[in-house]
Amino acid sequence: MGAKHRNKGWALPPGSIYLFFSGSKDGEKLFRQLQHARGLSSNAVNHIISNWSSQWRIHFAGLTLLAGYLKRIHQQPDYLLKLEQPQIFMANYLEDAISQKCSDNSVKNQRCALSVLLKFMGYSEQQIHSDLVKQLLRKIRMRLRQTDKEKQIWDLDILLNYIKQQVPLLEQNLLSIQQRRAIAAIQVMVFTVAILAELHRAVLFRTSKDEYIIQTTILKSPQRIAEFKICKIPDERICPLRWFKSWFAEREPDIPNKAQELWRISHAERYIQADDLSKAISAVMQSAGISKTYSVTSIRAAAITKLLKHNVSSVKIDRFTLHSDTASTVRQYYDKNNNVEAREVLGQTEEELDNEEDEEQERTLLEEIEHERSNVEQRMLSPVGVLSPGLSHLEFSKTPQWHSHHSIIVLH
DNA sequence: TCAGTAAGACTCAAAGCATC
DNA sequence: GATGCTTTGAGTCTTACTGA
Repeated sequence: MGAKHRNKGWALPPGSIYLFFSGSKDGEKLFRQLQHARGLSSNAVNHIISNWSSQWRIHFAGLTLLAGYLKRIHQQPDYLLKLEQPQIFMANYLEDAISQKCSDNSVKNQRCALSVLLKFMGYSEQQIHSDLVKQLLRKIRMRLRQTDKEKQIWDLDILLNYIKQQVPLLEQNLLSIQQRRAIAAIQVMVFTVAILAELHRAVLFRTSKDEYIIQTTILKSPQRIAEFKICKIPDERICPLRWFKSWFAEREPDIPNKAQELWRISHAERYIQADDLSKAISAVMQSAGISKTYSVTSIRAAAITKLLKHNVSSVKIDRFTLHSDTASTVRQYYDKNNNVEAREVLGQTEEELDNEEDEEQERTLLEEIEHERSNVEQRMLSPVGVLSPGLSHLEFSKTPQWHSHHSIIVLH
């Protein structure tokens, strides 16, 4: 909500509406004047409007069309104050929109905007959400419903591997601060599974050697404050904290620690929008070889898909992603690759499945052995042998005998 | 027939994207 | 940057199903 609009006043004595609509702000004027006519103060209306984050723009676009309709049927706005049968008005208005060849989305938005307006004017739920209007819009709703289709999600490792490849450039100072910021933003998205807009309006809450904590507001209901940790992880090449520090330490000091300033690099740099951050992240994704058709949002989907693939429980994912209902959200939107596996399983007989399972186990074991062989060889060459931290649970016989896999490794 | 529950539909808001 | 449109997400209500 711009200050320009907030400060216009629009003061009129309650109960009187004198208005001629002619501009793109007519929807906002209509909303303000109808609320004012009912006795609501300008300040109260301002507060109501400013408490919408972005939806007001869509509502007012819809109400602008409503203002045009009132003009066409030669009615003043106060006509809406005393509707005996609001559902009839809604149906006639929406029918007019349909016959004016408005798009399905436009009709849907107009209905939504009108419902909100009438609700704010005190009409009952029953009158606003009538079966009459529901029936009128049945086909439009059907057309707008998302097609139930399979959509593959890219493998998160593609992006992580690409970031690993950038480490030498980072170490040689060959990456610009903007590039480092974009990669850091990706890392934070991957490891916090936060929405870009939430990260964009975050503030730095607390820092320590091993973690930075950022705090943000979640505007999707239930609206709340959330903290995300940017932590160290074992693989330094893709450590979000390392990448975050790599650009954050170089940004100009004294940039205020307030919402929407976190990602700003300098005072000279113009205010960074969520869109700018989104474009920078998309550029990195494309450099990594991820198709342009995938949006920034897909990072979240890829991260959750990877968690599901590695059998992280739904409850854990639920907590991690701050979703309220994993069953209906994560399953529906993120677990998109499982269909392929499901088809493979359905298309195979028990015998083939058993064999495949054995082969898979064999393959994993062989990989582990091969990895350990190189470690042991390295240890034999070096006077101080060190087990890699991730495989410290493995115990080796003192004399390696590579012919028999199972005799070498004892799993605890 | 009824109560409990699961699944689906509807609504509204926020976020994201494309285009000018 | 403004605007129109689509996607994502959650709350609430309705419908379908199941077993007693």
